[in-house]
Amino acid sequence: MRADARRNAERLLGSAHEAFGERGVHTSLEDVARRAGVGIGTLYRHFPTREALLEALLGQRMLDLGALAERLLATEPPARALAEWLRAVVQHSMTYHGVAASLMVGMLDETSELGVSCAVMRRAGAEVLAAARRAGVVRPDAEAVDLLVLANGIAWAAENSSCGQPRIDRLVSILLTGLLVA
Amino acid sequence: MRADARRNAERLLGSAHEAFGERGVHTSLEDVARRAGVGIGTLYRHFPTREALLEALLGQRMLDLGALAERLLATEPPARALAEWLRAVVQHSMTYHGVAASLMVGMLDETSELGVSCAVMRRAGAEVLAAARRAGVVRPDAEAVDLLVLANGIAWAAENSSCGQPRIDRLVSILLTGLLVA
DNA sequence: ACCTGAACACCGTTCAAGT
DNA sequence: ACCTGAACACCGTTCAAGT
Repeated sequence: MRADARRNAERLLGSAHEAFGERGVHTSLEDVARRAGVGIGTLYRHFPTREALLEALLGQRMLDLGALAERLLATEPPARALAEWLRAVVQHSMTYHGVAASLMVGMLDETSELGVSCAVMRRAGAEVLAAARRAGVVRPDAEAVDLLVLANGIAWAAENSSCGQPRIDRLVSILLTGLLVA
Repeated sequence: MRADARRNAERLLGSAHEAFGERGVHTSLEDVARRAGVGIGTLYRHFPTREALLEALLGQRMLDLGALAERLLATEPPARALAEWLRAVVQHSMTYHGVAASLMVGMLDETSELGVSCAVMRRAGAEVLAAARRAGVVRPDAEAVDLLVLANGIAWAAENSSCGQPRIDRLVSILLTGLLVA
């Protein structure tokens, strides 16, 4: 790739992170291009869809969540690893306003654009859940996708209105109580 | 109201129900007007916003959910009333594709356009929850809005992809397990 | 009093021309 | 090889003219 093209791609990612952070993932793509100082066509050349831009922004974080799962499983008891990891997933799905919806689609539809990156999370979720199941601390009918769907649902609720951190914590707690067996 | 105006309003509601059902709540309003055989201006005259149209369509159903809460509380033990009512709320939030998002805003923001109709549900949820709390079958820190937020989150997950009824039932079951105390 | 639909605005997306 | 931005398409919303 030519040096100026690479620089443009990086500037676009920086601008997108900034714009998505300030105005949500549905902000105008013209806005993103303008902030990066490039034409709208350049944005489309590098990132043919809004989801492609999102995938580039979230991909590394999803890998981080995979690594977090490994670390938690190595150092914490399974129930605690599950709890901590789910909290991190909820926070991740709140990175940008509106991103929970894209992640939900990615979780449930493996062929979607975010589906590839989400596969990392599905696998991590499955491992965390499997460990909890082996330890007998989780209801046996729960599936990994269930965790991710509920975590995303909570994140989506939180981003959708004046839903403060205390409520988020309580919702996660309710979810965990529902998953874990006494 | 003039007879033709009333007839137009009714035709618009019928067309909106049909169009929202087939294509989701984000279908073009031109589409709704066309199906009703009226100009787009007439749609805007009767229903100044998409949310106003939704409110007219969902208002009666929300009253029905309030009545269902009363009936369940009169005939069922509190834990069962809570379970049944939550299931009905999830189904209600799946009436049209995309409606869970509008209802979530209505639940959490009382000043929103759907907030008025949602007040009925907030009150019904509070009564169902209060009965369960008096019976000591529910965790004491749960709030009525928590129920509605989680139910909406499940409905939203369900409408967002190939999330079948078995998964929906399991998600509701996890939610209930998290709410109820043994 | 109500209805109509042309007109305007806004944004997503493409592509011919330029460097 | 890449960039630009004008051009086109689509849809939401308003409002002057008509009935």
